[in-house]
Amino acid sequence: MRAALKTLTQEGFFGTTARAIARNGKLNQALIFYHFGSVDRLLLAALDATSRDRLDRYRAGLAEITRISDLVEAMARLYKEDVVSGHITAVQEMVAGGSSVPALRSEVLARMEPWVAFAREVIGRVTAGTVVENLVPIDDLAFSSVALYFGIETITNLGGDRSRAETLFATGRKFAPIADALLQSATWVGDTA
Amino acid sequence: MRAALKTLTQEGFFGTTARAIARNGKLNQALIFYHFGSVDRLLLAALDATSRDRLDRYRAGLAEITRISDLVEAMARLYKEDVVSGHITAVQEMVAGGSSVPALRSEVLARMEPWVAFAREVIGRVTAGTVVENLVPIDDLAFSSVALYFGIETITNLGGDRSRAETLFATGRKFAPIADALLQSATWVGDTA
Amino acid sequence: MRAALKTLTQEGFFGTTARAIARNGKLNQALIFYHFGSVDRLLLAALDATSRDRLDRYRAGLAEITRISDLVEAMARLYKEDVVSGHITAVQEMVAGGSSVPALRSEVLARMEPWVAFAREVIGRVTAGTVVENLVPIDDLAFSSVALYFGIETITNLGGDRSRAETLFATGRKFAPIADALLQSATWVGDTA
Amino acid sequence: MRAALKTLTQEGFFGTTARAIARNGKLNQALIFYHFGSVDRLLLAALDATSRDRLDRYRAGLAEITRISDLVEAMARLYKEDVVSGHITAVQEMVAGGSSVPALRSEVLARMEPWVAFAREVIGRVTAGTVVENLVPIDDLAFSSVALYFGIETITNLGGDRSRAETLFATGRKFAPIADALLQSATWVGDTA
DNA sequence: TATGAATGAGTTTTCATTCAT
DNA sequence: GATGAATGAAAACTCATTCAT
Repeated sequence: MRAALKTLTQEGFFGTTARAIARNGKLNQALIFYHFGSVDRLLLAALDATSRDRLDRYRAGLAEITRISDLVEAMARLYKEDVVSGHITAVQEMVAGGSSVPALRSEVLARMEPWVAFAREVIGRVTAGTVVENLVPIDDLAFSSVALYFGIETITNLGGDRSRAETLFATGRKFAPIADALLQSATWVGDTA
Repeated sequence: MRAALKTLTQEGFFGTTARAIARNGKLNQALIFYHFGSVDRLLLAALDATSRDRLDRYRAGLAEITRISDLVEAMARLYKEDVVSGHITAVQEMVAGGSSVPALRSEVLARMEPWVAFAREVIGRVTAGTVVENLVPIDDLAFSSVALYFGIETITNLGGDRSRAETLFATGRKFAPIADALLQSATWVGDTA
Repeated sequence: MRAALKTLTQEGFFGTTARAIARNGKLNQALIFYHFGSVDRLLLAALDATSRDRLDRYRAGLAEITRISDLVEAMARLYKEDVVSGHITAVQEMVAGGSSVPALRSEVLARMEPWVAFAREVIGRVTAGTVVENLVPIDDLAFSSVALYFGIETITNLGGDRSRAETLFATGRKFAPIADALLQSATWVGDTA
Repeated sequence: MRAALKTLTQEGFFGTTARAIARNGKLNQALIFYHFGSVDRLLLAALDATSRDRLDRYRAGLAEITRISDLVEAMARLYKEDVVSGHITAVQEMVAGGSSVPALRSEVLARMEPWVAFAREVIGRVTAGTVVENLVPIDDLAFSSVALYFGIETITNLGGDRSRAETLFATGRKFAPIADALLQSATWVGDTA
């Protein structure tokens, strides 16, 4: 599975063939089929494992957070981890690549749902007690957050240039205090709405 | 090119082989190579054409718009066109699929840039004269918009279920007037920040 | 198809792989799939062609025959043709080999039925006007003849020794006149039965 | 060996791989090689055992028989046993499948010879003291009987339809008394010929 | 322009068999 | 005796691409 993830980041979804994985992990092609039955199942297992793993980290990293400014800080830290570990590229390859193989779509989708649920939980916590909570459908926000995240990663991956993502975090850092202030001045929104 | 786009929506990027395209368009495989040199170049040409075509429509549809509520209406209309024409699935397949083939990445990225530029233009126009114009980096907004759009399409394509996207437009419609009001009351942000 | 039949006789059903056929016919492996879609379909097409071909020869060779002694002579001649052409080994390999691949069974069976029908026709002609005609179910005789033929070929193929089959023709030659006499003395059987 | 025979009947000769046998018998693949050295040797051992076993039953069942009508009855009973036990399908798969693997041919042939010898013995007993004994080569009859038996089984296996074989037994039952009468009226053949 | 046939390199997958434990 | 993991060779099949016509 480690070899599969590595190949995914190095060669792209398309280049992640049984042969390439075997070469990368210095193991026998047939082993993939012995243990996983097919390349697809290996890839899904790898996605499963890495996704679960990262979700745990995210859960831990965002456990206590209730303010947007803290959220941005923590996310930036976790995102850097994702980048360094290569996890993010592998996942992006699986999601984008998997979306172009009809047979993989539902499996990949199922592995994204925990992230949407997690986003819902965090957003719920951050907006708890503010007007946003009653006003904006949290489901939409959660879905959009995950979509935005993968959209950014896809474009980032296209250009091989991570600076865009970092600029966004910088902008996020700048506006987080404003957002926090807005969220807390609960009455103001009531006036306008 | 029409056959290529159709195959892209029907079989996914991975299933869009020379044979599949030829079958779909009832033409000879070799013609693809005669006219385009390679499958990849046909795919890029198709993306090019459809992308240019749609960009023209979007430009026309959003030409006069300066308010977010109008923007949401117009976008919903254009999005529906994209869905009906199948354009959107084909493009999503090309972007997601192409992002997993290293050799295609830069070409695909180049075809996305006009959209980011267009988003910048529209956002610039809508926020012109408001505080947002000076406060928020429009580049980031434009990039994020396009990323969000493709992210949503990717997840939509995974589930084969367009309802999420429609829910989002509904939510957008609900909040557009609030956003417009906020943008116009240029003074308050200064107060709060 | 010629290469397939040749490989079938030389290597056995099991050894008749795409590679072996290609080697034998000095052609590219992929051609098999280009023209026939799969090895199985090539094999069935070859069986089809050779079977149709031989059935024509048998039909011509046994067209006028009404006596068992003539039948034995003609059959011996046709059998020798089968042996020399290699047709018989190829067919035996297909029938025996095909019977051990569930997916091929019904296809192979369908290609044997014309032979049973043909046997029925010949036996009907030879026994026409004799007591046998009314007494023995011709279907059973026809089925048994074909079964016997393939059974003999299977065992012959096991030993690689054709002498058994030839001994049987010799014995057949010896008893054919007796059988003819019996068939014509229609009354005698009536006495005994 | 039991697992091997079961797999043979369920999956066909071609589908009887080490893995399939192991799965079927809920045992480890490697055990096949530990105990038998190779899949082929296991298959031959299984054929050996079941063949010996059935030959004993046939010997016992046909021990006292001297008349064709009794023979048909006894054979019908034994055949039904073969069918119920699955033995017959397994053996047919081995003979037909084995005949398409050059390396197995002689081994399979060797395991068929006891049956030819047994047929010779029974036919000899049944025709003892009649003209047939001196007139017809018993070897040919014995060989043909076994060949017919396997031929019928092969076609039966192709269609998955045992009714043909049963019809044949019914016909056999009908004609057995006539055959017995013919055999006993030893004089007539001389008269006619 | 268009076509049918060909090709070579590649793919996933399966197989019998081995090996260390 | 038994097991899980490993291996190399070979299977069927697909692909983009070329070529002669």
